[in-house]
Amino acid sequence: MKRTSFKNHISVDCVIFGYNEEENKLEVLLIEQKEPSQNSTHPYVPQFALPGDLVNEEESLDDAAVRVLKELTHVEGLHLHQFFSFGDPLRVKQEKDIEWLKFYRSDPDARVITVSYYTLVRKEIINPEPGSFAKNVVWRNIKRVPPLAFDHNQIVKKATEDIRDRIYQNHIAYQLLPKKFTLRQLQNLYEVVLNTEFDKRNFVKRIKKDEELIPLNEKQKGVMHKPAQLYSFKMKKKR
Amino acid sequence: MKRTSFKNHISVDCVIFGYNEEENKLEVLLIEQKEPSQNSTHPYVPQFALPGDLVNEEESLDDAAVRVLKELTHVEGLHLHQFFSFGDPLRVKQEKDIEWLKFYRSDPDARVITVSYYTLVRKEIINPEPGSFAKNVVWRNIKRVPPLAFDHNQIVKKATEDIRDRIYQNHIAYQLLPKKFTLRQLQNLYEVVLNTEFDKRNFVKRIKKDEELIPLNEKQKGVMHKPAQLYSFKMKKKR
DNA sequence: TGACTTAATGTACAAAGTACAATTACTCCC
DNA sequence: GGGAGTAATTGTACTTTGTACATTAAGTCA
Repeated sequence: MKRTSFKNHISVDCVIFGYNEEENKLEVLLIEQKEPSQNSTHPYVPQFALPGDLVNEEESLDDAAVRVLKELTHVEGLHLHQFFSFGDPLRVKQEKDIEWLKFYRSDPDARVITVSYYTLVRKEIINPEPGSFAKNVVWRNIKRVPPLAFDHNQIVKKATEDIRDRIYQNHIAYQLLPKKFTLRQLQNLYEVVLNTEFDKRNFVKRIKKDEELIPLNEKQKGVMHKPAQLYSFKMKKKR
Repeated sequence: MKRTSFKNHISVDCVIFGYNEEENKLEVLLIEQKEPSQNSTHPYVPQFALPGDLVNEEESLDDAAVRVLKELTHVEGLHLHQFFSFGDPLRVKQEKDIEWLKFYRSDPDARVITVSYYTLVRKEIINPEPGSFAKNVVWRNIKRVPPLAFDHNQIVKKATEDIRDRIYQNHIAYQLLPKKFTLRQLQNLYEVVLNTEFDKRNFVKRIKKDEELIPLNEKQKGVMHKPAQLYSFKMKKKR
């Protein structure tokens, strides 16, 4: 009755989108791998990768995602959203990744299935610092993501699609803008996430259905043009 | 550098929604577990469960879902859609499931992470027959799903939510109605999936944007009222 | 005070959503 | 053949939403 059963490694990978308001760019947080060793048979080229690592025994997937992100980047306190699992048997079998696996995994030939998470965050509220096998942490514009380790480019792509599909349900602006913001800031955010442009007047009409905006008794200061009205959010509306 | 690494079992679980047109019901396909053994220490109560089992070495998750469904129910040829992964460390540790695990799993204490799939299908086009550790296969109305093994009730719930969120994008009617159908049949389908009711006139207006309907030179026959116009689908529109 | 820059604002039109009821075409039964 | 029963068919008025589009206003700076 009992079949031979194979066991696998489970990992989590985190796609952290950082909103860079100054430059109105959407960036993704990557780690740069540490060189595994000096005397390797193959010359090893460190790669960029998503923060991700194996799940521990007795640890839920959600908890693992939070822990792994913290270990590799010292970033914590984010709400990570699970969106897809990748399990191609060959996803950790590519030549480019083998040296790294040999050095960092006790069982480098093991299959690894990964459960992926994403979140969107105001870039400046986190201060990533490399940890564990991350030599460095870097932000990269989502329009120019470099080649990544394993199947991580595919993961980033799927996360981006998913977040765009859900933007109007997710009230993402709530956590991505400062407490007081102008309508232009709100519009910039939506435009960069959706990679598009809107008409100002029409944008406000639409957005007011989803987000409850409160005009404040305060205006923008120090700009060399007509200062804009500041707003804050009331609450998240449900659909 | 290398951390102790734990390995896990990976399984797939399939939520097969069957559309029962006669009775306008939406049902879910369950297996009834075989009794593991006669001389068990605990009296074992067979449970209902989703069709699901461990993923094989060298097998993609998608392939595993297809294979497992076939082994347990002899159902094949369906397109399964991955929707979520469940990895609570305690999901296979409940008392009710332990006897079964002892008998069917070479490592019954192992943690099992499951990747879940769903699909919607016209109930009558498949003819489930039990296989492997399924003693029986049964359909159950999604409004009255019995207590299931492991965390399968939670999986069904999440699948139902997901399918409702996506119904207008998925063109599900295309595969769930016969080639020639009436507008009433189309409306019944949407109503049962969304568990709601629509106004006839308004429903047609709305649906014609998503589904391209072709009126045929044919009418319903053998009904004791005004016979309805038959339609077929042209193509799936993209959004 | 004038030049510069971006904010603020409204209207007409088109498209989509919604509420609502009378007539029609078939079958069955007498 | 006629009447009863049943569900199909059909349209309109109203509201809401989407969209295209350009002028005036309130600051800063030199």
